[in-house]
Amino acid sequence: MNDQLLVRREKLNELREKGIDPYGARFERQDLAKTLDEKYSQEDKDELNDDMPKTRIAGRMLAKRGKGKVGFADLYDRTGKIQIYVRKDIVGEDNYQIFKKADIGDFLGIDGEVMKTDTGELTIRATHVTFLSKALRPLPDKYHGLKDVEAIYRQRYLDLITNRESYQRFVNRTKIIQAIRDYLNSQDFLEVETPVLHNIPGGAEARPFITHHNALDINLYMRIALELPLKRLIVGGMERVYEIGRVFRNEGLDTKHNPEFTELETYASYYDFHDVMDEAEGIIRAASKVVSDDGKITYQGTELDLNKPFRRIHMCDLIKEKTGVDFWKPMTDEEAKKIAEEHGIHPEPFWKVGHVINAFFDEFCEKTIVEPTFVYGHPVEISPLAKKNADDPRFTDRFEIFIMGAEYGNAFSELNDPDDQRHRFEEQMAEREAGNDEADMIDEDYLRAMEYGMPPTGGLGIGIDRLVMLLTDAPAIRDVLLFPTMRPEAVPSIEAEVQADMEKKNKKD
RNA sequence: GAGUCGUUAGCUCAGUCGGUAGAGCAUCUGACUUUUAAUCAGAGGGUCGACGGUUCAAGCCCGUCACGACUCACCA
Repeated sequence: MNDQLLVRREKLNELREKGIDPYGARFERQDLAKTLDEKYSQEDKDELNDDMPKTRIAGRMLAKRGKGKVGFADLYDRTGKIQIYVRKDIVGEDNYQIFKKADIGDFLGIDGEVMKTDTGELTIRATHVTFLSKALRPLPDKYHGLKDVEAIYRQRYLDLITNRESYQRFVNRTKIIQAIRDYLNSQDFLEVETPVLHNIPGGAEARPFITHHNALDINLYMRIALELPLKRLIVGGMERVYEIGRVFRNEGLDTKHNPEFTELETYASYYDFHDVMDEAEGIIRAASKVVSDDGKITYQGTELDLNKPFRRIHMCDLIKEKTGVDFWKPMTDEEAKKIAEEHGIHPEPFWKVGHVINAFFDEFCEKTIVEPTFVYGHPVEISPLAKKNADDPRFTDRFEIFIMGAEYGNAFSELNDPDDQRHRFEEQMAEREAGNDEADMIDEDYLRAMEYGMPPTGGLGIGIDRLVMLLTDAPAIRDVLLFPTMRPEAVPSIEAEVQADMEKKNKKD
């Protein structure tokens, strides 16, 4: 234990000796930083200092400027900073010692009077200081904040205390999700909750996490998408449903991927994918209002206008624009793979024309998109749950949303023909056997639901974390996740605990 | 999975040619009744990520490992 921890423990004991509980109790506040600002910031200094209205505030002390028989400190509550001014001649000798001995990081409650200092700063002049909670560990540097990225992720509370921009980003994350809810609710969508534990993982191409249920003695999959349960609800007549929930994909992690992330999926009966484009623009615009009045935002130095109508372009047209290759022309799988080879793309054995088109888009188009764009018309081979285009069955009525080279959403006119759906699942199983372990499995229960009749439906999925990144100008997905997935920290006591727990479980089994 | 970089006081960071560890903030003591990265004077504080090697001597050179960041690969 270092000197600072020792000193703080000594102070803790001193408080107890004086009969003060270092871990306090209920404290009723009259004001927050924000309400003080709203009420008094415009008031004239002299008038305010004649009135000195009473208030009662509380917060964590993050800065302290002592000055003999008087001191200033900054307390922070959830709405911001409040400066306090403590005078020995007002609060008395004993009470002044409480303030004097308080460390940065301690929680204090202040009864006081609202005033302005010579520099015009709104300040609470204390009439009494109530000690509310002791911090035994010193906080990071008040000026530089916490910089160690590992500590920022592992000890997010320290990041939240010392880096106010980060704090505000998480507040905005919540507000963005609320704005999306409000928008969808206003369009008469019904928010629902569906199971996280699935018998068959479906609705996306991804490797799932597997878990085990003891009482039923079955393995279950953590969901990789929300899609199939929600579409069962469309069969059930709910017409407009959405879910905002965590999905889990067992894959690598980087600046844009975390193994668990938050997805929004919406389904609306009688919509087609054009309607869903309008809906998606509406959702993104509603979300952007949290951070921008006019829809203009800056992401990593690039200005974007989310209020402008998004560009809408067919995947084949975009590939033609970027590479000159025309995939509208009918061709065999072998011809397509040959073109791929000529462009430095190595096709997998199970690939068909559609996979090659998708690979061309990934390789030559995706990163070039800057302005918000709907890319539509994905090949049927890579879109097992989307309706075929009525005029050209090689492609589907599907689109994805791209902004600055990254994907933000995926949507389509839902496939509602059970026989076609069965056929698509079978194709997926064939792909699985040919080596694609992310291809869909046949979900008989879902097919049965569809056979009862599903209305034409437009569905949409949006990655909420990425949208929050975009709107809050965060470079990495970890910056918008309070607790991103990380390897366990090497702490001997934790390791021993986990091992003991595992051994106990193994004995039981 | 591969490559590059990082890990030094509670925090933010220096550390030269290999010669036995430094600053600012924080902490402690003293001064100070409108400060705001308060100021001034003094003091204490280190398993240099871990382990091993080379050397008379390692924070520094070499190797292994742990954790993290970035790039690539994988992946929507």
